[in-house]
Amino acid sequence: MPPAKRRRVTISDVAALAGVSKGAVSRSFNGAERLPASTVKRIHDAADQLGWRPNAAARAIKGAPAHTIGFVLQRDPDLLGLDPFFPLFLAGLERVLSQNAYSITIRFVSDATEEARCYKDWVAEGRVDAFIVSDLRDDDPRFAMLDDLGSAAVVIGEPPADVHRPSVFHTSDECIEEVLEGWITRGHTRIAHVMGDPNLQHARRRRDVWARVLERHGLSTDALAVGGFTEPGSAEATRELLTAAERPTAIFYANDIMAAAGMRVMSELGLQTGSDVAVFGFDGIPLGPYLSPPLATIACDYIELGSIAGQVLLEELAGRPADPERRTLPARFVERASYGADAAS
Amino acid sequence: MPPAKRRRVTISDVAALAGVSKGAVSRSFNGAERLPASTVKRIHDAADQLGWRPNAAARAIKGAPAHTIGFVLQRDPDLLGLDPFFPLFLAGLERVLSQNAYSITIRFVSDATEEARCYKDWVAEGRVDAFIVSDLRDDDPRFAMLDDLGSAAVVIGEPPADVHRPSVFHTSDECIEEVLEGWITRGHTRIAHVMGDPNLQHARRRRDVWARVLERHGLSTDALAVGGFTEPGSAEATRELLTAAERPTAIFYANDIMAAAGMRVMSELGLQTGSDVAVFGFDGIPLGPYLSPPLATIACDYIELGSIAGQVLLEELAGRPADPERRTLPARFVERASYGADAAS
DNA sequence: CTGAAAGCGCTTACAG
DNA sequence: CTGAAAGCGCTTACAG
Repeated sequence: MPPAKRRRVTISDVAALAGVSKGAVSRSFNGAERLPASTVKRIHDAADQLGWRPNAAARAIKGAPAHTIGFVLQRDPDLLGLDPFFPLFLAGLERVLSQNAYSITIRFVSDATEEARCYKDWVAEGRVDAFIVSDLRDDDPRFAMLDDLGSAAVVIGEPPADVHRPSVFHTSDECIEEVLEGWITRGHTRIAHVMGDPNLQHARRRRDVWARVLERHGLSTDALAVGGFTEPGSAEATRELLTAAERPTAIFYANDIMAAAGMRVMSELGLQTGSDVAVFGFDGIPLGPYLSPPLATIACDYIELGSIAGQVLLEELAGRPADPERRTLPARFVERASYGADAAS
Repeated sequence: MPPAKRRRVTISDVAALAGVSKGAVSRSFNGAERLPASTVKRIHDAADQLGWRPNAAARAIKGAPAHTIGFVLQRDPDLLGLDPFFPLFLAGLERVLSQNAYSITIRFVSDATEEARCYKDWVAEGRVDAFIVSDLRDDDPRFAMLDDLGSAAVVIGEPPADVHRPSVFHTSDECIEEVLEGWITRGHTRIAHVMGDPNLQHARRRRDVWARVLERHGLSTDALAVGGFTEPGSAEATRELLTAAERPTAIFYANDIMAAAGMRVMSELGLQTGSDVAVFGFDGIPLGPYLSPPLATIACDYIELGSIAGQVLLEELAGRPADPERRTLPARFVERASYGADAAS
């Protein structure tokens, strides 16, 4: 058992020890007013000696910001196990925010109702100053909700054109296009796509880019399967694609995890990834280079994404309008053996 | 830009609308006192109508709990990308806590100094009621710190014998022993171990179990390499082991990610995982069954671990001493092709 | 059963 | 430059 809680040290104790008023102590901790350096030092010494810091709750009650950012995720917990986005983004975000004395509070919810309640409660209770809005959906209800609540937020992903909220996202369309074109140049004519969760905006977007490139070259877009961002889903989708009458010779997977699961199916079917079936994924998981064969991928920098999101949020909370409103990061292609032989070879 | 913030709705507004005193509103939201059901309903209707909820800061200022749990992680952000523990544990923990109106606040720190400051600050500022202590280290300074702070906590991992704090952890010693014995039964005599970060308690523990089993059977424990829980580290360690004079025929990796990286090296060296070199890992990452060959592993249930940690914490905060003080979860072996042919075959 | 009042630990105009 | 005082939004003994 921990020792019993001692009496709380308050600003009065510090003021008494330093021989000044509570006001002076408060001011010395809030920097705005000018105090003689010697007084500030005396106060801070007293505070350190007593282990005192301004109580966060007492501070926030004056209407001051809670210095906390809310991050509500509507995700199947089981899908979190290998998703590189969440932990890396969080680490990048947290790093920037904590340097500015902001904390992050996280909630996992299971549906949109719970999600809405969480947003409302946190605002009403004054727990958070702003939200992280990620995993954009079709007709996403969160934008209207944020407007209703009058709450600040940064959007991770590309918001609809009529939404004017600061946002940060990777641009990958061109990169995906080039990589698919590369396959076409090398003679691939049946190029499949295993897509992610159709409810998510970025999953649909990757599919659209894929379809656009194929159509531009007069190729069929029949070979589309839904993997839903899960390993079993992708394995099934891959099996379906590879046992169909017209087997694709190349597959673009909406993420690396699905690509890895797909590659396993290929080896089960006696197909060589990279030669019989070319493959690339998306995300750039650290394990990619260690798969057999190493997995080509469109790599994103999720730590950087989180860190930019943090900066944008701090600017917004400081009252400076985000400029530009939409900030982008380039995804980049990492060519590895699974992409297939180079045109030169 | 979000619309300007409206005037805050306070308990007085709700009291006025419901035609009662502030005290009545407060009591109706804190359940303790008995109010006529009709009054409670009238108050709650008024609150809903105004979108009011008790302000968290104002509540906490009375010395009431912050209803927040602190989770401080000292980790290299880059290592978070594929670590299954963190996101799954967090999801399990959060689920239990949020059902009891607790939030989690997370901080990533880069060294022990920053860590210590974070613990002290959060307690002094009254931001958290308790901590999650994970990734136990040698002579871990956090136990003394928590005692000093008089703070509640739940330990994830097995604490030193003299530490009396509620804890939750997987027991895997027996499981690892049996699986290693299985290899010995099948005739393996050179069994290597690629260990994790030597500063972490569980990494050393896995190594010790491995060494104990080998010694018990009079086998050499020379084939030990340090992978540090990273893919490149493990690749290098594996290469070293497999190109040594006496090549091991089996390798136990301290986690699945390192095993996957090691398997890649095997294929580069022209060795067949499962026949030339048998392998198993630790964690049970979802991708395991999709590696080539599928990866045998000692699987842990990190969602469940988080959820039990949450329950233990809630009990502790409710003043009920944890019973038992140390709660365990069995890790279990998942046999897959990388483990090698079955004795029967 | 319920209201009026004091007080939680801070911050911040307002005097001096 | 600095102190005394009011007040933030709530909770909680204390009266009635």
